[in-house]
Amino acid sequence: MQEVRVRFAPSPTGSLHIGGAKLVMYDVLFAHGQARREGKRGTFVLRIEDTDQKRFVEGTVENLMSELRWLGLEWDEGPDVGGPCGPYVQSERTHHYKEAAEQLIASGHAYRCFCSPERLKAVREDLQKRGLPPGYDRHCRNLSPDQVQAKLDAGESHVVRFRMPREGETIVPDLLRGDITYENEKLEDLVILKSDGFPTYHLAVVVDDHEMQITHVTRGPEWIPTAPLHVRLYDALGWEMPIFAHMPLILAPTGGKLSKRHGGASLTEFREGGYLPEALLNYLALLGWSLDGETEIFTMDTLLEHFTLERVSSSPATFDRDKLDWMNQYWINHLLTVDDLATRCLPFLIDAGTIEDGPADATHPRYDDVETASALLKDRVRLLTEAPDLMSYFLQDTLPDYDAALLIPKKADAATALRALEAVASVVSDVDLADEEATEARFRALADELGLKAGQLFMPIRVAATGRTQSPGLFETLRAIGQDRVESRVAQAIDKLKATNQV
RNA sequence: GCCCCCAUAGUCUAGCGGCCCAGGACGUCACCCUUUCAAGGUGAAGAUCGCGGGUUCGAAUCCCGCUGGGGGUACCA
Repeated sequence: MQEVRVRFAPSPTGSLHIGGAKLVMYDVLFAHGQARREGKRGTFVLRIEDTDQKRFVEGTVENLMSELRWLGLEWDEGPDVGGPCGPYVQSERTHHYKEAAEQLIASGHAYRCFCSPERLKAVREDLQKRGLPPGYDRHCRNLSPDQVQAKLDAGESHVVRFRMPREGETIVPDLLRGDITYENEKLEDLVILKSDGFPTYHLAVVVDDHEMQITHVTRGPEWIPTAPLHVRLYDALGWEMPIFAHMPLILAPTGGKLSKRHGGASLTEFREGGYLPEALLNYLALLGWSLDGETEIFTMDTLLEHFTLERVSSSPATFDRDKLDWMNQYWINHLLTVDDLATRCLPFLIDAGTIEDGPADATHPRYDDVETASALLKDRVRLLTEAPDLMSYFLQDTLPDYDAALLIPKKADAATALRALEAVASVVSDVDLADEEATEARFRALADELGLKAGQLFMPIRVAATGRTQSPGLFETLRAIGQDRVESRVAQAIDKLKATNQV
């Protein structure tokens, strides 16, 4: 049985899109999961397709690799880790493509085209005007060897085009969709080698996939229309064709491709937006694949166990932020340990200035406090970016200013709130807030003494202690804030109420 | 325009000829729990399986057409 080899081949033109991240994950799952279960040793290759110098963006390769590692997706061969089929950067492999192009010219499968970009544009416009499909008119297809030599001698710049058969059909077998049939007559003589000596995607991908012994070509569906050229190229070069699997596209909620306009599509934005790599992976896995339609929660481990290419859907999926958010919260609340959550909140807390700068790990001087807050808030943090706000009253000594009206409980007035808080102030120093049960018993009794419902007493205390009407359970919250800060915050609340002149 | 892909609730999906007048999840709504908000629990609404023809004793499932959505149509990937 043949070894499974797949590859992800991005062009370094910008930040990695989540569609790309999903492709990488499926590659890793297929190579390391399904392949292994089938008794093969799968390899995942990372290759950089930088054949278009004009679109190259500095730093994107490094960014891409660091974002993939953030997700926990590793490659077996690639530009940084090397491997037996290197180099893994196409701009360093140009001689391979030139050789292949020369071979194709020699065998009559390709020809040199001397048409200028201006002429091509004019041809396209003319065809379009006449209501015909725009394209190349095969002007140089039948140049005689003498004509070609003459132009070459004259130093005319040229490209190399593939000589597509004019009749018959080309079949592209796709693992997810079956055979896709094209009439050769409708196919163009596409450029495979540009005038600058660089190959186009079509030649480069076929040459590299062959030389890197790729067994399964996984890629986005935008490549389906040019796949027949790739099939023809394999045939003309006399190489065995890999298995094609064109993955489904991720659509924006508004339809069309997902982009930055739709609230962040790059991996960087998700990382900075407070998403866990585990949750993102879990969500992405389900966007186009399912185990049984029932199971929703997957770790990379269980995915490796169950993922198969055969169960990948061929229809596109719409990206749903709400479900991703739910997934993220679920992971925080149910799969992460308190310790883990605290560690992951640290960078966000430091960044927001909620706690002082320091190492983003358990050695940070405030780590214990963050852990305490994490324990109480883990069931209500959706995104890690919410941590600074949600944890502020636990981690900071002073409360930001809040509206005194919040201190007044439902169906009560300012006088009642003041009376309640003054009563609390008089007993709180005798209550051990570290003992939640005793605290609760004492305050419930206090409510009775004051003729208030428990909630009518608890709300003013909550607001006094936290500056807001929503918090975890009151007594665990008081315990975590601590005796001193609670006492001073109650005193401040009393002053605040008095200052309203309503009492 | 031409070529290609796709088509089950708002969204992700299960279903691969009878078990389905369609199951799960997100979202929505209600109730329970309750000191608030969450979390959790229970339940509800929501899909004539895009439409129309076939094939079959029987179709969400197979075939054809249409419609809709998407992709491609570059010396970009």
